Amino acid sequence: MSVVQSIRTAAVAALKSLYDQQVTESDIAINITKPEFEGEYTIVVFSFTKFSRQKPEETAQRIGEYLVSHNPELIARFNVVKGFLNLSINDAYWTKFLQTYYGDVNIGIQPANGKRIMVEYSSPNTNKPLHLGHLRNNFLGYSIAEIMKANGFDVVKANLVNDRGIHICKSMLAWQLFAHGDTPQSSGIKGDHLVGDYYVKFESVVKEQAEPIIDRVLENDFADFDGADVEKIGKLVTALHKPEVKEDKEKTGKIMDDIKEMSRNKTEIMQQAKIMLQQWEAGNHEVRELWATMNSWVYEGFDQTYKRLGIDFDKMYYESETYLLGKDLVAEGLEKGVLFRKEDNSVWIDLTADGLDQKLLLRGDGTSVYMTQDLGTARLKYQDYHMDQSVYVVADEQNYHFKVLQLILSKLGEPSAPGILHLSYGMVELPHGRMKSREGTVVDADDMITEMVQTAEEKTKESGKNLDAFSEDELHELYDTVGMGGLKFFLLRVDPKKKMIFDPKESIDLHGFTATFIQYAHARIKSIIREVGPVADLAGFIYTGELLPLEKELIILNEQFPGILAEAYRELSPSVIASYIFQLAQLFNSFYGEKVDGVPTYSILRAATEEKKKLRLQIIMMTAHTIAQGMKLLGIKVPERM
RNA sequence: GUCUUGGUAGCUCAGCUGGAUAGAGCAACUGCCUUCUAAGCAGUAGGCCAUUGGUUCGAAUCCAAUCCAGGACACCA
Repeated sequence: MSVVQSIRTAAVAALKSLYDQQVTESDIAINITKPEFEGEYTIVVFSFTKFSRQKPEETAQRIGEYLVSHNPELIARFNVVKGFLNLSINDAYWTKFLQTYYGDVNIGIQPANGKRIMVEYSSPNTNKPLHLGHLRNNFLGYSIAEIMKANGFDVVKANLVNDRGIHICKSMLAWQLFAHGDTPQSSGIKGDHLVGDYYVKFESVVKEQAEPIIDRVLENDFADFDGADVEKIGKLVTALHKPEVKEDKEKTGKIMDDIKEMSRNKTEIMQQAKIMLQQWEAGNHEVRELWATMNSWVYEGFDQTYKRLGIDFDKMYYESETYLLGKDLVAEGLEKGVLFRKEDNSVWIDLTADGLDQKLLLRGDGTSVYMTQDLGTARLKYQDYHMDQSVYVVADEQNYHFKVLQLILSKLGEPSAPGILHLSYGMVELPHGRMKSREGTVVDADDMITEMVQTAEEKTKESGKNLDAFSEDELHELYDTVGMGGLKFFLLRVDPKKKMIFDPKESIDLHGFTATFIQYAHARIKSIIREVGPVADLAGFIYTGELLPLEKELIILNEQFPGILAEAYRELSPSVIASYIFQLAQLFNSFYGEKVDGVPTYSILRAATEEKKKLRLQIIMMTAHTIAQGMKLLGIKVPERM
């Protein structure tokens, strides 16, 4: 039981006994005592004055006296400032805690709770390589899955690969037209990048081909369009010439975007891509063959990147295998009367009663849309794993989609519905704004990784450390640990819910609130432990003297780790752990560096007594374990030395 | 237009189930390597917590309105 929990229990008993009040534990506000006051934890008693019918000071005094006399093993002293009851925990409590846990490398890990959670993350498209945005998704998904495991859940990490659709056909077509048979092997280009290059090529051809069409449109020549499109594009052009639109740059831009989009759709190459998609859906052998080949290139590339990122999956889903699944659900929904069919044969669900719109589930031609696929996949996942919760790590631009997904699933009576949880995270932006592929500002994931590891190498060499003791392999591992750690920490240290600014200059920094800082603290501890060597009787040792301030603070902070772990799960936020571990590393560094008149206060090797040496060893060992454990939950390695 | 998220130091972010004088890191400025790794430590400076009102013994935190910024509201995924 945690200290805070023990205090709560004791306080509830005190209130019952003193005032005959049954207060729930969660109603007791316990804070960490401000450094300027004596004590470690503080009970805020203002709210108790309602039933104590005494001044806050008197109330606090009475509770304090009760707590000390009834819980002497826990609380040694107290002092009262206004309505704040500051408690000093017994040093013996801390040293006992230390003795129990200092050697526990699984500190904070909870036993299995019998619940299963699926975490779907990464979910890439196979038409281009991963970029910075995917990195946040991947790190977040991996970390949250690890955090859930540590909290006792049985976690299934899933990856739903978007391996079919018009975007894939674009890459395929451009490859057919322009690649002259190039392969990753022949070109020496990583598979996902090669395919991505042809996607870019496709887009540039579209742009080229669309220009004359747009020119004609702007001269009121709509010969490129047919059917209802003629009227639609005509309206857009008319709107463009309205005086109130002419003055409004934003409106003009929007209309021009629509015109461009329609024109792009009429280009020859786009038409070809659409034909290819139809051929794919019809199972055309040649198209399927090409598709399989190019996807295999991409997977090879992704596998390499995933490996470097250190992330993994228990289950792969492929959209090519799941995109038809939702249709059964739609049929059942029609039968149940939850869905309805319109004149054009399209199928809809009416969510207006829930404050939302009508939502399309099947097109008039019977083909499914994004939502239909997700409905089907949700059922499939549930059939496969019967999980209690199904988490989707997806950017916040899809908040509406997941709200609707869950609502429809529950209206269809799907057992998976209550467990749907959208872990919505903010987009990654650059200092100048959002990444835009059209403007070429997308930061490539592989480039990013390479740059971080390179920076780690440069900084290590610049540091002037003696690297002779490291083998070549060890050095490379260190660069990787520091570089990748830096990247992961930078993306995980901010609250996932919030959008974040990614400043490349800041991201390669190795000082301050960074993984490197924490890794360094860990390496320092390990270095001391190596230096000291084995110590007799450490396991059975309990320090009985008085604790110095930073000795005590370190134990206290370590003791909070399980609570932090639970909070990280509750908030679905690895950043909680990142902040905590940083704070712990900071505190250790102060402990390590404090000197009075040039003499280190907390020296381990040269501790004044053997008892102090053992105490401090226990403290730093526990600290190293907590740091390593916390970093592991973020997917970050810690070095033994650096 | 409707819904939604955010606005805290020059910059990037904590703090938000209401509690004591609002915290880190970066950047700036001072000091500290003959003693366990200076990728470090100690310190200085930097704030009308977007604005206005309300609830309360007490508000950065809760409520309302306003301003500013992002996102969503597709027979795209």
